[in-house]
Amino acid sequence: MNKFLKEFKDRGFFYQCTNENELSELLDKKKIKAYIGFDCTAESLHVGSLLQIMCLRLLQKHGHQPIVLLGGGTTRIGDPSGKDKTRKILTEDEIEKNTKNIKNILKNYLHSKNEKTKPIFVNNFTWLKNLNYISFLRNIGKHFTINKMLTFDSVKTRLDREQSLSYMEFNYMILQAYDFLELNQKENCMLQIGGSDQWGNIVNGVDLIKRYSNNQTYGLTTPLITLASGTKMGKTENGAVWLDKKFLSAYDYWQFWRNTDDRDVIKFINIFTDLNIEEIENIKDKDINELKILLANKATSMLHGDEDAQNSESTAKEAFTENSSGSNLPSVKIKQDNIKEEINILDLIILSKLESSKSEVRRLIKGKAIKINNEIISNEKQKISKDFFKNNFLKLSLGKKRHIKIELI
RNA sequence: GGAGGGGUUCCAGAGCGGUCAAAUGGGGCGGGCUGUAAACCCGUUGACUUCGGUCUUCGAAAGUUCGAAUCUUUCCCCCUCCA
Repeated sequence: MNKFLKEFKDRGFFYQCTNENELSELLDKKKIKAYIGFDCTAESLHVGSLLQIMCLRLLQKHGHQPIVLLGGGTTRIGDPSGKDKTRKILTEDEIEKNTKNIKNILKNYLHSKNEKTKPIFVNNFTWLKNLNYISFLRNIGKHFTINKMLTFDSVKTRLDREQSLSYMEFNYMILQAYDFLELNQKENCMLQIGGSDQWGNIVNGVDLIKRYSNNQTYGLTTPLITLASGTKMGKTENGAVWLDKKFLSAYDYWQFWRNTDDRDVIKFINIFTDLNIEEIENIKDKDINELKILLANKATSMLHGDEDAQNSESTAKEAFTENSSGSNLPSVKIKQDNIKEEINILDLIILSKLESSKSEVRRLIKGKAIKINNEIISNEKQKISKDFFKNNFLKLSLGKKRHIKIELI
């Protein structure tokens, strides 16, 4: 089997392929261009897309050239796959903004030094916006039968559940198929990769290209990553796990990986780090918590850089070691004026912005969750005077996982 | 266009004149056990509070009533069936 495909499989990226043997031969024979499309509905990318991104990196590693398709056009329509409701329609401005932001994140992950493997960024809005309805129907539409389209899961589930599917969304799969055709014609792109929910859309593209130009292209899908606990991956207390400093700090990102379920650790190391398979084989019996730290470091440094990964690790060490002074903890600055001689514990926590509701803080105090300098605060009327600050620093802990230091300025 | 069904707190989903800040489940949060895991157990889950209470919520607005998530009217939105 082709080396790329083999690694793709060994690492757990593989779900389905349109014609595996042929694709394997093709990949042996030459370096190709392959594309993955990214939806621009959200303002940024989150870990749900990371598997796809790792596919792009794997392509690069094996000398193939990834094409990143930003769905600036198709996002205007909305992919019905896996959705039980029509999504809200975004404004043009929002989509433009999202597209830019998402592109920047992807740039982070892909290296572009090598001319032959550097990513090609395209936005399907550039060609979709100019389509002429009549000629599109004549040239492209004639290759699709409604009979077939109705059998696709994305359509079928909607109809089965008697949920409405607008004509607009119904067209989505045709547009995605057309994207592939466009990339095949202009860039000689031979392969589309996507999540398993994209199978129908991808097959449509391969079919369309075959009918339209008689070219043979291929489709490859990745499995939906579920956690051992059975849920979809990618949530923390603050919501989605964003691949973006603006929405999720490096430390929180590191924590997300650090808290991986035992049963998922090896799987995640395979998928979400660049460690060689042989290396993974060697370390896989190490202490499970060591492995989690390794995973967290690798994943974080890939996105945020080595320094942030290192800092996150030391911050975590501080945070989870009892009686630490917390010098590495994230700090919140508070002006002297706010405190005067002393301040109520409730107000202090609100000022620190760790919580926004006093009721919530009261609840935490009742639950023995609030600590100052490692001492449990059990009275919500506790006054915090300047004596609590050592060298103008005070360590504040909410529960076991949230620790900060407050600095008086 | 006609006939029905529906919009409830993060989600699902009860409630159908006072005992409703609203059952139950999920999720979240906190505590316990541990390993910052899983499983399990317990508590909690609108805001503010001098802990007595006070204020704002059940699609939107107006109304009936001592009193409305619950009744009436209008409006907006969603779904199903028929044309």
